[in-house]
Amino acid sequence: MALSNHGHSTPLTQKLDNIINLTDDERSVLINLPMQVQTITADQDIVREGDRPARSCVILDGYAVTYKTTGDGKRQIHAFHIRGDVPDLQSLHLTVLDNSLSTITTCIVGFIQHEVVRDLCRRYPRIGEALWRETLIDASIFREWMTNVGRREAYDRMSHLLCEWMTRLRTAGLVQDHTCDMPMTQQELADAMGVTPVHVNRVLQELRGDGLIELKGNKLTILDWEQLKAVGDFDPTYLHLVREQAAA
Amino acid sequence: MALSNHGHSTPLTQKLDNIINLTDDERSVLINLPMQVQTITADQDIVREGDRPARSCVILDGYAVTYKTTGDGKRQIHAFHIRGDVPDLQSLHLTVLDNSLSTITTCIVGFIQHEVVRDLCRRYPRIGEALWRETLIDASIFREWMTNVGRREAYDRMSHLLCEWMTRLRTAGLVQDHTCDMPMTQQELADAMGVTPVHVNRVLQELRGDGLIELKGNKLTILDWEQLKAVGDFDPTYLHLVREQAAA
DNA sequence: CGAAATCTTGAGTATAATCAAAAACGGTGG
DNA sequence: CCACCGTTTTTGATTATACTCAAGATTTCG
Repeated sequence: MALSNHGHSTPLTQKLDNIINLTDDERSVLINLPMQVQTITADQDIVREGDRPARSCVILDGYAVTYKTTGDGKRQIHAFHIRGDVPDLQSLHLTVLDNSLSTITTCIVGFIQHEVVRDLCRRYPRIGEALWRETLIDASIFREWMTNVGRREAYDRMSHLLCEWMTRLRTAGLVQDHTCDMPMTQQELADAMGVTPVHVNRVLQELRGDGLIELKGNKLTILDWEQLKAVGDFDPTYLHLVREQAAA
Repeated sequence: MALSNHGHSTPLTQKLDNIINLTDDERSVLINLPMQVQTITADQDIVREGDRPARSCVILDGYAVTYKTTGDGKRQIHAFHIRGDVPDLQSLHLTVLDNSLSTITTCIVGFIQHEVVRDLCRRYPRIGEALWRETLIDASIFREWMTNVGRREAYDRMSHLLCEWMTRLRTAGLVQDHTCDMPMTQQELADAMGVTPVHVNRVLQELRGDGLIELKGNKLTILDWEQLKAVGDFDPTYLHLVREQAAA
């Protein structure tokens, strides 16, 4: 009774709670996890390809991307990260980072030592499994993105990306009236889709013209979800949402 | 002394041994893992998108692919699998499969119940970590493929794919004199690269014409590794090979 | 208010797709 | 061993999606 943490939560407990319904004990441990919190301004690398970090980070607030740069300077974004994500959890078991992680807005980031995470996994196997599961979902999303980039043309590809974005934000409770944040620039969208920013612009114009979306400032509104979903060939199975999360 | 398994090995122990240097005890458990072995002819699905399998499989011999099909029937291959791979290990923690797994040659496949794997991870945490690590490497390769498909033109993209293929086969001891198996058809290469088979053919012609590769029957020979590596912008870091494996 | 970044538009070009058909290959059975 | 059939590879001609280059409009932010 003494240490009940009902009502307390962090972006991380929220996320894991969705998966495994944390016990009070587990929740308590997670909330009290030793963590170095830091605010990082927009467009700053948090870790870089080639680093050998001894800690992973949780995005507590803001938006971030993981990406890779090719020899001739082109950039591929692999994922957009939101509150609750642990974008470099992989470094727990892979010594060298093979991608970079960068903020796209001001972020509040929590760093946790790998030793602490390893200890957590040992003492609380359910949390360990949930974390493994998280990395497997990341991999699943990579497969879907690969499919999107390799096998859908730009208009459909963008529709798919927007459906996924809205779905993930909804899961995190960040959607109101079919409207959510859209912090990425057209250059960043281009780097995620494997096209040029000019082409992103044209595709967005078209989506607007067709009455599927509204996009101004940093706010996205989906006007015709069913149509956008159909065009983007979007099936959220690959996000492996649990239960009620899956509901639109 | 009684149960020493020195010298005994399976594709799976070989792979894990590369990562964590198995103890006799661990090796013995892995060799005696209850496993249902089955031979499957070429071009057969082993598991399909949407399945909820209660077991994972190890490729004991032959070559396989994981892939996804879009709404309008296009196919994206996410990975080519070789002896020792566990292509659907993810299903251990994700109930619904979000991709399919198919043979491309006759394969010998071993099926292991998830319950057995979970028990293994609990009793032998080092093996558990090694398996998690394997799935993280898969994810790393997905990121690289996404980059390859999204940000490199077909000629470079094919070079990269061939470099990776040769490197992975070398790690598994399947390369002799810069020559290895190349079991995939041009259609399959196309589905992996996100282009048409016609274009794959033209790119291969060009690579042959430039003296970089030889490709006939189902055998690939790399004639100019340095050049192919340069063209493909290939850096094997993302494969996370250990020690001497990394050597060409 | 002004500079920098981002977004938008246009014109010309290139990489890769599509369509179609022929050649080569690989396995099978007579 | 060779003929045959289906698959795979190859080649050609045309088209389309997306890129490049460039400049102008708009937004953002100090």
